[in-house]
Amino acid sequence: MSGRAERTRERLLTAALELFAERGYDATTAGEIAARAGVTEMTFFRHFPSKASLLVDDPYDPLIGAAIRRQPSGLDPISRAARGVRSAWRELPSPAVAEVRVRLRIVAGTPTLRASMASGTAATEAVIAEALTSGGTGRRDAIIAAAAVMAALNTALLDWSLSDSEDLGQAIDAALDVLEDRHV
Amino acid sequence: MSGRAERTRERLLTAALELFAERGYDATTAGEIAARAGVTEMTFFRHFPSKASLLVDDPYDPLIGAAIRRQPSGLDPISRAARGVRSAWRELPSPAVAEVRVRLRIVAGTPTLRASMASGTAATEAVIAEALTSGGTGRRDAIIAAAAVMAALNTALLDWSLSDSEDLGQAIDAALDVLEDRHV
DNA sequence: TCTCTCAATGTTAGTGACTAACATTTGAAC
DNA sequence: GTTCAAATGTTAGTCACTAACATTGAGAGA
Repeated sequence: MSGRAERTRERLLTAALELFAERGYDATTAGEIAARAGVTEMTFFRHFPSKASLLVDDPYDPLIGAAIRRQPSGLDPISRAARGVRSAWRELPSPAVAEVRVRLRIVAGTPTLRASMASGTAATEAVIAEALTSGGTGRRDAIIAAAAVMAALNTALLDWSLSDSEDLGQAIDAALDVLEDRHV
Repeated sequence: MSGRAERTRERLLTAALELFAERGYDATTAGEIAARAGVTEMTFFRHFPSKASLLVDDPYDPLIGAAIRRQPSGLDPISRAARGVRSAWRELPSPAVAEVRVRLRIVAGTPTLRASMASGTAATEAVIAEALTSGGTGRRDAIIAAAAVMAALNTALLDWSLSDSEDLGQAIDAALDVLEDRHV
């Protein structure tokens, strides 16, 4: 359980964030990141499956799944998913929120990364859909509700990351209200 | 206005669809497509900005935008967008529907293409959001509603492309009902 | 302290999607 | 038939990512 790999991973990550801040994501090559971390390009790809994965990865899938399962089963799938997502994000400690913001700002400003983000949420969608079906929703409706809620959430997150005044909870609530509270 | 370029484009497209059917999308290179079309790889990229663009492109954005603008402005954004999308797809002639199905089947079975599809809908989302704001919806809510509706639509389209029994209108209606008619 | 061993890294070589700069051909108007 | 521009070819490159094999390093036991 040597911490060597872990330290290398850390160095790669900070080197990448530095370089992204200096020249931007697209103008930074995987080789340059590796070089700054004192390592080979190969080693980079052994720690990260792709360049995009440095910025887009959701470590919070289990949180969201559990939170959705906690919602009353009488609700429609959109509401269950939306409320679960709301409560899951509220549990996040603020340093984690700050870190998410740093990454999302880069993502928001890089079209290629926005694409990666959309595709990277497939796993989260599956988790949401699974949580919904375990609550009695049909599989088809569950998948659709999951996709819609994730799309709304991602849009809200990107928007929030760029506007520095607002807090995260508000942004998520506003986005999911568009799906949930639709009268007028 | 020579039709030469147009013919080359056609040849590239049919060559690509043949090769995708034979060996699959990932196992087909841009060079092979070009070769079968009797052309250079360079020429391929002059006609298509990417390999994925052979399959994922929405020529129906204007249709959708217009259909949304036609919806009564008293409705909430989700309903306006959803009903617009419903009516736009109904206008599509059946040969076009059949062609869409062929392409979507390939997309559905290729993870990399599913990702491209998600990102390729950014333009359509913008069109929907624009149509919504022109109907009085705030820009932020419009973007979120557009993202949610497109996510639901894409999910429905991919699912439909694989299930050969159902017709397209039903699939879209079922998907958008999850967003619109949420009581139980 | 020495060795042994396996994980972590390095090396080399390649594929494939794109891009840029410049040369060549083709088609159609005149 | 000449001309001019669009369409294509040529060449050369970048960069993300992968595979196969060699090498190093750090910790466990003798």
